[in-house]
Amino acid sequence: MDLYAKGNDIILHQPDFDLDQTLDCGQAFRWVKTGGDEYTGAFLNIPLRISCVDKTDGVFRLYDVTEQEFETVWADYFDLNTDYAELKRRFSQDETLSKACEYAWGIRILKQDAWEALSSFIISQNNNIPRIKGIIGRLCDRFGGYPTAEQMYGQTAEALEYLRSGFRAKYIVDAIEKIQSGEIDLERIKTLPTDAARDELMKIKGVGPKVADCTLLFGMYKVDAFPKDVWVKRVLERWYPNGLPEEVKGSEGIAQQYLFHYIRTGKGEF
DNA sequence: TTCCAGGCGTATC
DNA sequence: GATACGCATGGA
Repeated sequence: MDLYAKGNDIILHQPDFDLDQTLDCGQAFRWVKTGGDEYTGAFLNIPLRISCVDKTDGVFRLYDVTEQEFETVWADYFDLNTDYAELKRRFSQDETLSKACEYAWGIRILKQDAWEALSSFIISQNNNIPRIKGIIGRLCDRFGGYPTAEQMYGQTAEALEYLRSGFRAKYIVDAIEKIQSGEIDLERIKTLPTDAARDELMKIKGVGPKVADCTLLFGMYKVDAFPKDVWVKRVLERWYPNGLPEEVKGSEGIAQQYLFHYIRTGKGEF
């Protein structure tokens, strides 16, 4: 990763990064495409506009970002200190993963806020990506940005009807209440080993293995968590009936992203 | 109209 | 522990 400041912007060189593949692949739901190869979104309440200015070499422009903000916020959020080229080399020892990594070459894991990941993936269950974005968009409109659990204290399922999130509203409320009471402490859960952290998250109503693993992977950077949604289950049935290959050990979640994108949008190979 | 979507709670065996 | 079913909503 190399970068330099240009005016008020940061210019970043990162070949293993594609905006469409990373920001519109179903791991985060509030990045909006605002130009040909430009997205606008936020981490917590810190906004960002980012565009790809050279697709061939992988050059990006982050608008109105200081070097300090880049180092303390965006380098971490976009997981820029992880060597994805090395990960892809490792995964590509496996034939199917090799194709998935070639197809979805520009995916990176976004290190999101734990509460946003938890609540977003509660909303995601038995739902489709356009509608998930709609529900989260209405939530952010109401609060002027993604609300913290604290900001949502006191919300009832009835009060959340404007979201049109259906049966999931009561699950969001249960998560808020357990955080409010201290029964669930996301900062503490982050420090636990993956299995223990998953058990804690699953104490929340509406949080099963899949939602818990998405929270662990995208909201707590537990890259050994491997969320199994309907698409990934198809991948496992089709290519890995006897389990995942040795090459992904310890980084199952990152491998999962390549496979998820490959099966969900690749279609042709399936 | 029916089917499906980054699943899970509940009932039942 | 496994399996069947209902669940809100809206796009295809």
